[in-house]
Order: sequence, then C-alpha cells, then structure tokens
Amino acid sequence: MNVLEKIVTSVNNFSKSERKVADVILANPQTTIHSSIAALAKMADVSEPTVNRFCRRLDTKGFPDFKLHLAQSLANGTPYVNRHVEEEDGPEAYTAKIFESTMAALDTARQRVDIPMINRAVDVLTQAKKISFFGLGASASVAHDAQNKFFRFNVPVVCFDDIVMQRMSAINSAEGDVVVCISHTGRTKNLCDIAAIARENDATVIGITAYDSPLAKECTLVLSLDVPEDTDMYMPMASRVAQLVLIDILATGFTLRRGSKFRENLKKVKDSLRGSRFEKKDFAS
Amino acid sequence: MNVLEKIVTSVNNFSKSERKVADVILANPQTTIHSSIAALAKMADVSEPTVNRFCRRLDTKGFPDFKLHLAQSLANGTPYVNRHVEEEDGPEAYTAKIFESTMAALDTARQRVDIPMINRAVDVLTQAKKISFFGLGASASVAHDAQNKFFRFNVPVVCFDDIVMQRMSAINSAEGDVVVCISHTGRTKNLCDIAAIARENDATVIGITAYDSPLAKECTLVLSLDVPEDTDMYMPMASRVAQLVLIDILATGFTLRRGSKFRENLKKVKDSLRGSRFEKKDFAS
DNA sequence: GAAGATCTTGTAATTAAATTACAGTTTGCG
DNA sequence: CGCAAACTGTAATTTAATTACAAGATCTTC
Repeated sequence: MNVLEKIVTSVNNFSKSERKVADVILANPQTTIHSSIAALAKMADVSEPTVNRFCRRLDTKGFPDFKLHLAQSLANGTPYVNRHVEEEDGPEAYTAKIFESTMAALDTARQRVDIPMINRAVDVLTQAKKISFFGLGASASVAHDAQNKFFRFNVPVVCFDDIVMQRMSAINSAEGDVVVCISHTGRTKNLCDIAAIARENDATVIGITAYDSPLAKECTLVLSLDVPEDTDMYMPMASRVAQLVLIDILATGFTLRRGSKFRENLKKVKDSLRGSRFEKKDFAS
Repeated sequence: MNVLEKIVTSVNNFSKSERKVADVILANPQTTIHSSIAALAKMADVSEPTVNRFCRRLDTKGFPDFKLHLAQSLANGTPYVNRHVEEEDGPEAYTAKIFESTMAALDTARQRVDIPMINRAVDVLTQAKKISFFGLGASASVAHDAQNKFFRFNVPVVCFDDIVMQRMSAINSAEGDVVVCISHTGRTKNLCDIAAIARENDATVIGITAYDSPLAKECTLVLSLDVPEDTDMYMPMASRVAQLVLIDILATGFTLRRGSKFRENLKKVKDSLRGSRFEKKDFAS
C-alpha cells in the first residue's frame, strides 16, 4: 500500500508526538522528501528519534527508506487524483483533468476488481451456446462494443439496445445461453426485468453493474467496478471507460482460454477487412 | 524529465567510470534505491566519489537526492509500461496487463493530444446546426456514445453505423453542419468517401483518426490520438478507450462553452430518467 | 487513590553514510 | 615528447541517522 494512504489509515495507532509528525508530513509531503530528519523533527516540534520511530512504525527501515517510499507514493499519486472540472477551466485544464480522472478511475477499478469472478465469467462465456449483450442509454454503446469484440470470435452473439427486442430475446433464451446486462447504476428497471426473465429461462446472467444494486440481485454472476463517478456533470464518463476495459479483459480471457488454434480465426477476420481499407503502401505511394 | 530516461539519453556525456555506474543502475534500478553509495560503488567497481559525481552530473544534489529521483521515476514508470498479454497468463496477469496498458495509452494520448485543435473542434461543435457522428465497426460504438452524450445537450445530433444511411446523411448535409468521422486507422474507404461527400456539401468535417491517414486528408479538422495499439490481438482496445475520452473532453468543452444556464438543461435530462429507475431509497427499504 | 508497570519521549553517544579535498594517473593535443 | 586538462581514487572531514539509556507520562490494579 501507498505510504501516504498508510499514514492516513493508521493515524489512530500513532502516539501524540507521532501524530504531530504525520500532520507535518501530510501537510508538506513534497518538502518532507527533501528534508533531513533534523529539519522534519524541528517542523513537527519533536525529537529526531521520534521521527525515526514514526518511520519504523510504517514498516520502513528508517528515515531514508521512508523518504524513498514517500517519494514513490508522491510520484504515483500526483497524476492520479480525481480532479473536477471547474467553470473557468480552459482547454488545457479540462483536457488534463479528464484524462487524469479517467486514469485514476481505471486505477481504482484495477485495484477493486474481483479476479476470481472475472475468471468465472470467462468460464461461462467460453461455454456459452449464445451470448447476448444488453445495455440501455450510455451502456448501450458498451454493449455494442462487446458485440463487436465477441463477434470476431465466431460465436453466436447478439446485442440489443431496444427494450422490446431485449425482452423477446430474453424470453427466448435457454440453458447454456449467457446474457450480459450492462448498467453503471444497476437501477434501470427495464434491465432488471430482462435479467429476471433471462434467469427464469435458465440462461446464465452476468451483470456488469454496481455490487449491491437491484440489477446485481437478479444476476447469476456480478462483475462490479465501483468506480467513483463524477456526478457533477450528469454523465457517465469514467465508469463507462472502466466497463469497456472490463469487456477487453473478458474478451482477452476468452481468447486465451480457447487456445492458439482459435486465435488464427481472429487473424482471418482481420484479414477479411482488408478489402475495405486503404493499404498502408497504397497510400504512401 | 524522468531520471532513468535522462541516464539513457546522456550516456554519451559520461566518462568511462560513470558509464559503469549507469550500467549497473539501469540493470538494477530497484536494487539501487535500497543501496548505499558504498554498495553501489562496489557493484560498479568504481570509487564512491565517482558515484557521487555521477549523481551530480544528472543535476541532483548528491547520492541521496539521486535515489529520491530514481525512486520517483520507477514509481511512475512501472505501472505505465505497455505490457503484452502472453499465452500462459492467468486471470490476474492479463487483467493487470490490460488495465496497465490502457492507462499507459491514455497517458501517451494525454501528452500528444493537440489542445488548440480540441479548442477549435469545440468551437465548431458549439456553433453547429446539426452534429453527425459516423463510425464503422469498433468505432461505431464510439459514435453511439458520442451521440448519447451530445443528445443530452439538446442539440440536433444523429449517429449512423450503416454506410447507406451515412451516405444519405452526408449528401443532405449543408453549411453549418458538423460531421464527426471516427476511425482509428483512418483507412476505411467508405468513411473517407463520407467525409469527402460531407465536405463537398459545405459541412465541417472533424476526423477522430490517425494524423496523416487518408481520412485525415478529407477532414477540415483532425483530432489525432496516436496511441500505440497492441496489434497482436487484432482488436482495437486502447485506441478506442482514448477515443471515448476524447469524446468526453469535447462534450465537457461543449458544456463549459455554453455556460452555466445551459447546464441546468443537463440536470433536466437526468431528472427525466428518474421514472425509469429504482430510487436508492426505494431499494434500501 | 496510590504503587507498580508500561509506554512515550527526549538527550547524548555512537555509528554509518556521504561529501570534500587532494593527489596520482590517464588521456588528448600541440 | 611534453604539457595541460580531465578522470579517478584515497583519505579526511562533515553530516546525517540510529542506538542506548534515562526521565517523564499514562495506565492499570489492588
């Protein structure tokens, strides 16, 4: 774990003097890494050995080692903060902020994602007779993307962003079919219904949605992402990117599971597109 | 600049002994940050002052300061490397790799993105009479997503993933209309045609595509992302995520440009969805 | 509520690490 | 070939960090 986070979480285990040290470090982390133990001790108004003990308590070898860890946390943490776009931001500012907060979201997603669950989802998908991707609104494009990916695997895959079609498809599903329902909040009533119907018809339902949501309750298997979304803008941004990456992961797991022979198929699909494209050499000449 | 990169680039300015030091550090950077100057000097088979001089040459205050910089470079670099998925990777491995390489791609995209061009694109979009998003294959889902976003702004927006519809729409476009063509490679013939047709009909054409591609040539304005794509898998993954983030940026720029009054509209759109959802409180009870 | 025990904190001594000063050696150039 | 500049190492010095120990605070138990 990040040293900075560690300081914050274990603030209760500190003694009075150690807390003084923690406060000073948290207030000026950048200064800390360029200070000597004496300077820091003075700033925190404690003795040098106290600072040293503080470092040891955080499982570092001593002050120099602590500074190293702190420097790494700082390097990692700085570009990852979830910064909000402000009214007066110029193009540089909001561009940087959106990139950074998306990256931050992916980072948290990476840390929180349930890998055994991904593995189970891949299991289920590889054995599916038919795969259906359902999403509404912003999640519809994620469903489309998933269809596009899995279509290349030469497995029966469908995708609907229309409630009626989704409903019909769900009713017609059978054992061995896999239905993937995508919704960030997991509170879209229609999609919950679809999941329930699919399950009643013995399909396996994978939910890419918030853990503990109504939709999650209807699913056989839930892949939760738990990305902190910037709700100020009223648009799902980072969450949907995380969903796409999750689709990438499932697709990758799928190909790996199917083995190398199967992957030749992918190349065939790609080659088949060639006719509709300008070749690189054509264009260069 | 990153210290590690700095070592690599300035390797020619080093003396013989200093190069020995550089080699050892580059070979075991992680070990270096936990070594004393004496240990490192021994490893490189040079004297301690030589190591110190080496550090100074890299614009650091001395060995401890150098270690700090190195630690930061390492922290920044490690999660950002573009790691390829291997045949024998398990779920943890490929999940981590895909997250990391996606983040790495976003990072390069962030660095390379042309901000004045984004600003011009936002200009054009805010003044558009009608906005059309066109994409084919994997880029179609990006176009859908863009439609979903801009639709909330209460501006006329359409999206087609069908060549015929795209063509008709392009033919019917007029001055003041904006057509956004999305393609990672920029070599899809059909889409190039669409761009050309739209331009002939006085529409402004924004290309979200590779700089220097056939499609780019047909556009009024090109937003290039230049994300290094892992072509081994034959699937656009990171590039498409970067495209989505770019859409987010354009949408954000759009709302900011329109001002706060306009943003109340967004809230209205969001509130209108409420009826179709389970409320949080409903579910909790 | 007081005595013992434990935990916390600081002072001073020690040790370890890094830096500087200086001198010997090598290398390049006229 | 010889001078000068740059490179490198040894040894001394300085600086920083750690340890050992003792004094003080806090907590427990009778």
